[in-house]
Amino acid sequence: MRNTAPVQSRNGNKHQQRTEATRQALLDSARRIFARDGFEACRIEDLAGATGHTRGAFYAHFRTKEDLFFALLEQEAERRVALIRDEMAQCATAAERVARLREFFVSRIADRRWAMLMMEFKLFAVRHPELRPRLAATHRRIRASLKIEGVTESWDELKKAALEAVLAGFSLEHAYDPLRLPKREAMQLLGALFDALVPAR
Amino acid sequence: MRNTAPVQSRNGNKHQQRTEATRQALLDSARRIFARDGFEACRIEDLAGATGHTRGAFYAHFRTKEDLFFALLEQEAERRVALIRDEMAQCATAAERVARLREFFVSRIADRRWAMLMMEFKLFAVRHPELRPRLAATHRRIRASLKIEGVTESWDELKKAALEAVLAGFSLEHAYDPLRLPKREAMQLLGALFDALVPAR
Amino acid sequence: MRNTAPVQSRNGNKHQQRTEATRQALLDSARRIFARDGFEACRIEDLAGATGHTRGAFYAHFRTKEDLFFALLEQEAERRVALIRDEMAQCATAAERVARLREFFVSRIADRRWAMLMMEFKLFAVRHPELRPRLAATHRRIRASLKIEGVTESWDELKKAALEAVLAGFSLEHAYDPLRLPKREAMQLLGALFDALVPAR
Amino acid sequence: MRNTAPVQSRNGNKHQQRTEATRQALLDSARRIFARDGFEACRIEDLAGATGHTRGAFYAHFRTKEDLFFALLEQEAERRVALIRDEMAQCATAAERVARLREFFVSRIADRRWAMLMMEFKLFAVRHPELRPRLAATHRRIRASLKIEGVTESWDELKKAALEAVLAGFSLEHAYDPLRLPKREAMQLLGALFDALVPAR
DNA sequence: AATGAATGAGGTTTCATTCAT
DNA sequence: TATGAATGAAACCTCATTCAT
Repeated sequence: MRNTAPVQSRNGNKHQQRTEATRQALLDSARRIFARDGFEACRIEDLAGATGHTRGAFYAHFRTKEDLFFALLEQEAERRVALIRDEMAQCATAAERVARLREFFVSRIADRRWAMLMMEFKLFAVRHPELRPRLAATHRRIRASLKIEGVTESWDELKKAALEAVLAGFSLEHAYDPLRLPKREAMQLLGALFDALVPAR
Repeated sequence: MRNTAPVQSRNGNKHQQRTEATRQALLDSARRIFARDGFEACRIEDLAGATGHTRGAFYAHFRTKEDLFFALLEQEAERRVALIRDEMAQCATAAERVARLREFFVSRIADRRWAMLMMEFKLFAVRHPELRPRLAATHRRIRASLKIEGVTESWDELKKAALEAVLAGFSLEHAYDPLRLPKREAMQLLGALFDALVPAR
Repeated sequence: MRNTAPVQSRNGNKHQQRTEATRQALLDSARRIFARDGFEACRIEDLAGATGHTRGAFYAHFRTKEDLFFALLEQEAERRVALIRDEMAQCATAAERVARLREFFVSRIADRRWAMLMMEFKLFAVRHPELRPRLAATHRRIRASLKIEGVTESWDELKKAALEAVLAGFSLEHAYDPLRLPKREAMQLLGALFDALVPAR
Repeated sequence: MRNTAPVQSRNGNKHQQRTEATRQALLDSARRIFARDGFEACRIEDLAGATGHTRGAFYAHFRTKEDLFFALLEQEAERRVALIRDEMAQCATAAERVARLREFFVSRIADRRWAMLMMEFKLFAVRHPELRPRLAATHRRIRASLKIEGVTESWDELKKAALEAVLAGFSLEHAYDPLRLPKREAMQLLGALFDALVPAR
């Protein structure tokens, strides 16, 4: 009897694992290369090459560069949401949670590369309308997955949008001219703007 | 008396006029095309074609697409600075001037195309370090050319940088998902952030 | 016994064979097209097109037109050296070898296309100094690979250079005005000059 | 007194002189620039620019780059023929004249730039058949203009062709690899070949 | 699943030449 | 005669993507 266990795809578990490893390797490289070179500037060959594979491997896992970006975006978002959730779990009160959130928000300036990548892709999406629904949906899903008790209930989408926008703008300005907008000062200002947008009830 | 006649500076007036007209036509097209298609996406042929000329005409006036962008940036900036200066001239008090400035700032969201173009070019400059000094210098020159009595003396570069950053972030967010961040709401929020950054003494 | 089978070196034999076939086809076309149209005049598209491929195929095998030229030069030189060596092997005495060599030298006028190609590339190299070391090295290697017992030991580089120069000059003159310098007469004169340069001890 | 001289074309002598000066300036520049950069590589703008004019001036005097080349060739040939004729005039005997001619021939290696330019243009003519008759005719005219008593009567076209060919070949070889074929050695060999081709009766 | 050769669509740039002035 | 803007034809090179293996 051929057994009832899930039919292992012909090559057995090992193969599957290796496949999954390749996919993950591509995602990991993508995070690095995208952030370093930009989404449009980097070539698929670069992404694949950074994993020790060739273009073919890429096409075995993703249909286009955009597809890879979306996969990366989801994974990265999950990671961040989990991170925040952990932080939140350690807070006793809502006020404490807001404070932590502010801290998190302000510290994101350190991650300007990622912020710039997001901006680039949003710009890209603006120019490629066929991508916009998909990107918007992904973002919506991400935002929906983060609910913070005693805090986010009272936030409307607007507030979140504004916070994102401010962070993005600061990231770019800081990356573009770090002497004019140094990190320390950027963080102070980000804090002030957070306070302006999220009134400490 | 030998001349009220225009000094026929070497190549004849007609020639000069035509030259200047073509150059200006290229700049005008560039404003439109850059804003519509983006800086990188648009081809030199598009820019030239929109003026009824061919690529060669472009190369007769500008060395690269970047050069054209810089020329456009300076011209556009001058125009805006002049605009603001006019507005300011009509104000009696410093307080009035701040109010007008706030209005101007908030209303800029309508010009999201231009803001996005600037973002794209800043991103581009971040990836092409050889352009950064030039872009930074141009921006510095522009900022220096706008001084408002009783207002900007007390502003540091930081404040200006923050205002620019906020505006850019909002412009992108609004362009990318106008349903999430509609114009009216964006303007309200921009006003609030302006107030947070520019305390009404 | 585990294998007399060909070691399937990584990409499979079929792949390798096809690759090598394409490369060789490009070299074969190059010989023809270069000779017919000249090195600078011919376009990469022509070279590729003559093999039934597109430009991309060319770029998959060679980085530049110069690269292809060098590859062709080496291959062609090998071929000729082998030819001469064969001839020499059939000779009993050194005197006989010199006679055969003279014959070979004189008969090269028939191959004026190739001689002209070499001249063109040398001219090209004179104008593009970065190529000269490479071309010189290739030539040196080629010359070193041809040693004829009882003959070339006593030839210095000078003698070889002079013979090459004379042949090149005649080839061009003959190609340029075959009525003024017909083949038959060119061969006679080449013979005379060979004798002047290579004294029959 | 207005004089009896030919009717001056409308703009008077001054204008004519300036026109002629421009034409000559273009020829002078061409000699230099052609020799330095090569015939095909140099741009018409370079030729004109070296005289302080623009392209238009070039087109006012020559129809194409080839035209300019032919004009230069004739002028240069005349100059050389005159030079030789002067030399010959100072010789008492035919033997002396041959000796001087030999000297002249050998010394031409110093002028490799010009020889290379000639080669390039001959190659160019081989690839552009429409130019060949014209170039051949020009050369024929030049050769016909040089007759040396007691010497050239016995030379057939063949001999002249051979001498030219040898000189060209040596010039290229010397320019291309001056270490392999240094000037001194080239001159010795050229002398030997001259002797082989021009038997001292 | 992965390779890598080949395609083909772009885009950039350079110049001889024309033409209005 | 001379200017120089504008044309338009090449040619080059780069990559996303496909496809046979």
